[in-house]
Formats: sequence, C-alpha cells, structure tokens
Amino acid sequence: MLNNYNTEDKVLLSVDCIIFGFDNEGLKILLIKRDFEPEKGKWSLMGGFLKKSESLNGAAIRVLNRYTGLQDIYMEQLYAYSEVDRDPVDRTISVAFYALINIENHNTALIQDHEAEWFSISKMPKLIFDHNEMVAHAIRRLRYRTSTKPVGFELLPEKFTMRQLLELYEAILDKELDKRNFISKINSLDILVKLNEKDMLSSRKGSYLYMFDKEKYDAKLLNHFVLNL
Amino acid sequence: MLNNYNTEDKVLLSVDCIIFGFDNEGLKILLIKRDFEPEKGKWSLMGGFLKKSESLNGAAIRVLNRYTGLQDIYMEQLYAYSEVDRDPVDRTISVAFYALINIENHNTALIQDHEAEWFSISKMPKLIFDHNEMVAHAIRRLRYRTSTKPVGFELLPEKFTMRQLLELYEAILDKELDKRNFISKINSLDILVKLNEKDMLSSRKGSYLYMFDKEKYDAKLLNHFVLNL
DNA sequence: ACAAAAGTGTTCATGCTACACCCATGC
DNA sequence: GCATGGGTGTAGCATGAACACTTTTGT
Repeated sequence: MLNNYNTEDKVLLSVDCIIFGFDNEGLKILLIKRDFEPEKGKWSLMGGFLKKSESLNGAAIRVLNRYTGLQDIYMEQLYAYSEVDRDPVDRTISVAFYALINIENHNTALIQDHEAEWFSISKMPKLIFDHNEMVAHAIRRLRYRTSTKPVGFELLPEKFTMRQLLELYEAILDKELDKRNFISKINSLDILVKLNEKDMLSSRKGSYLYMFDKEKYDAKLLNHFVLNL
Repeated sequence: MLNNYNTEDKVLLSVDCIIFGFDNEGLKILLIKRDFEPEKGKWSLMGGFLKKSESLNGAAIRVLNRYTGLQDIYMEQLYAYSEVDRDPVDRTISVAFYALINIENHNTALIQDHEAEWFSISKMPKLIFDHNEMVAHAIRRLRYRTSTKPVGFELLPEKFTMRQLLELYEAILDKELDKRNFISKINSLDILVKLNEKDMLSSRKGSYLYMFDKEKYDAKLLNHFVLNL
C-alpha cells in the first residue's frame, strides 16, 4: 500500500491551444467548431485530453499538429484552469498553451477538414467554457513576451520587411509606434540580417527584406532582452 | 455515451507550494521532511493532491493552511510540471504555486509537527523530484513580480522600516541597491503611509515605521506599475 | 565624545519621445 | 511629373545612476 497513491482522486486533464497568426489584416487566432458534445458546433480553442504517456507539452504539440500539420512551433505554457464547474460534463482541468505560427505555412486542407477559421483578435466570437478568458490571458502574455524575447519573428515569414515587423508589433501591442524609433530600437538589438533583396510588392521603390539571425541572438547569450516600445 | 469523456485517461493532479518568508537573515523558503513514501524523510515542498471538489487554487490554499495555519495569503499559480516520469510511483502532474507570508505570523507549532524548516534560498538542500526546478522558477517569478506589483509588503510585518524594505528587495533581487535612490523610487509610487512612530530597536536614533496603503494603491487603479530597481 | 544607523539632494549620463523631409521608382 | 511608400537624424526631456555628509541619541 505504500508505493501508490490509490486513495487520491484522479481527474481529466486537457490542453487548449491559443494559436496566433499574423497577416496584413492583423493579429489572428485560429478557432474550430467543436465536433463533439457538449457545445458541439460552438467556437472553441483547439484542445485534447492528456494521455498518460505524454507530457502536457507533448499533448499540446500533438493537438497543434493535428489541426495545422505544423511541427517545431514556438509554444509556451500559460496557465492551468481548474474551476470545478468549468466543464459541465466531467471534472476537467485544462492547461492552456499559446503558439505562434507563420500563417502562410499551415495546412489549409486540415483547417478546412476541421472547420477551423482565423478570427481577428478584435472580433472574437463567444467561445465555449472559459476559453475567452484563456485567450485574454494569452494576449497579455504575448504582449509581455514581446518585450523580453524576439517572439515576433515566429509570426512572420522567414523574410520580411521592416514595415511588416512594425505592423506586427503594433497589432500585438495594440498601439501605434513611431516608425523611426521602432527601427532604431530593433536595429540596436542587432539580431536581424538585412538581405540584398527587396520586396517589390508593397511599393515602387521596394523595401529591403530582413531575416531574424538566431545564431547572432544565441551568441549573445541573450536569454532575455529588454525592448521598450 | 455522448455526455461523458469515458474513454480518456485520468491522472493524479497535485499542488506544490513554494512558501517565501523574510527575516533579518534574508529570503527564505519553508520546506518539510516528506512523511510518506516514496522519498520519505527527504526535503520537499509542501504539497497535496487535488480533490475532485476543489479548484487548484483551493487545493493550494488548503495545503498552505494545513502547514502554516495561515489564511488570506498572497498566492500565485506558477506552472504545471508534467514530465511523464517526474513521480516514480504514479503518473502525477503537479501545479506549483508560490506564496508570500509574513514569517512572524505562522503557526510555529504546526511547523514543528510537520518537521518543517526555513531555508535560506542560497542554502537550499536537494529536494525530491523536480522541486528544485519549481523553486528556481518561483524565484524568477517573484523577481519579475516585484517590478510590477507591490508584493514585497506581503513578506513584511504590517509596520516596517525603510531599511527592512530595502533589505527585502535586495534579498529578492540578489543585488545591492542604493539607499537614496531606492527610497525616492518607493516614495514616488506614493503607496506608503509614514507613521508617527519609530522602531527603536535597530538604532539609537530610531527609524520611522511605514505601512503599505492598500486603499491608496487601489484608488489609483494601478493594476500594475513599473518599478525599476 | 563617539559609535551606529537614519535621513536627505544634486549632478551627470543615458535612453526615450517627438518630429519632417528627401529618395527611388513605376506609371 | 507625380504619387506612393521607403528610408533616415536630431534636439529636448525624463529617468536612472552615482555619490557623501549631517543628524540623532544612547552609551
């Protein structure tokens, strides 16, 4: 009887993923129509139950892959939601994760199969259970993370213009930023490579493309920086 | 069969509490000798299993009360630890919380009953499982929280001197602070009341006692501030 | 008188903010 | 030649950092 915890309650544990994407319309979140009861047909975060053989991170990666086909995605654990009545069917504790993906990369067929849709964060529908609270929390965390880690690049294509980067940060922080100040702050971090290549789609003059230089970033042992925008 | 999740795995969920206290020797953590197998007799965080009828917060409050006799304590959820083999006995996911208590207030009899002891954070023993990792995480979070919320006051007696406050912040941040700069930054937040009362124990001259003014703080709708020390 | 901690302001350097004009190109 | 977005620098201001001496009082 010593080597177990038999008298203790066991519960269901799930993960829910807040998946952020960014396109020229702004910051978006990927939602699905829930395909099982209860609340079938309502908008919901992507989730799944934890299996005994995987960690929470593993479960979140599995869920994300199932709905987007993506792997090797930036993902961070947010918070555990545990109100007793949060799921009306059975006692379920859910651990929320948020993920940042390049919106161009995901598998659109998979998205359609699951009746998933991208929503602007400013036009989110009502979600099931406490999912709206999770989303609000994720947005707060993303805003904070922006000032301590170069997470923005996760949401952009590999090559991007300064304007795209600026608009991304404006979308995340929900405020206008001064173009010149923004660029000089980004440049002072010294973690971008300017390419000899221009994006000619957005203007006649064309604007230089940049890439995030992960090696340079790692080389500085910058496990965090401070970026005040 | 629709209104349940019968086919899903259920797991054990526990909470572990990192309890911080502060005295004139520095920042401390309350640990217990684990009183059941496995790892019985080893140093451990205070923990307990989640019951079906309570939230994680509820469980953490219950555990904290059981070991310290305290209620209405500042507490914050940290992170969910879920490596598959983190507990050798049974699959257990643990959600860590940290709490800040006034070290003078707790019930010393209870502490003795449980063979609990205060350890300086610089002299922590090896703990069971992944508890050392939890502690490291809690210290990081506390350092960050210090710059966004007036959490320091939770660790001090109701009335305290500027020197105590300074030494507390030095202990949390693990660096020396300039006395004059510190005091003027704290004063500029305008959330303290200076009392007409001196602490005569620490010097011949005596030093004024202060209290945290929660009403003033709330009145400013300061859900967070920035304090760069 | 002296020891021990309390209390108190100023200067300097840095970083942040605000702000406007020329450039290159396709049409 | 003009319309469109791209790209660039500076001056004023606010904040943070560094720094030393006087006060009080019990012994």
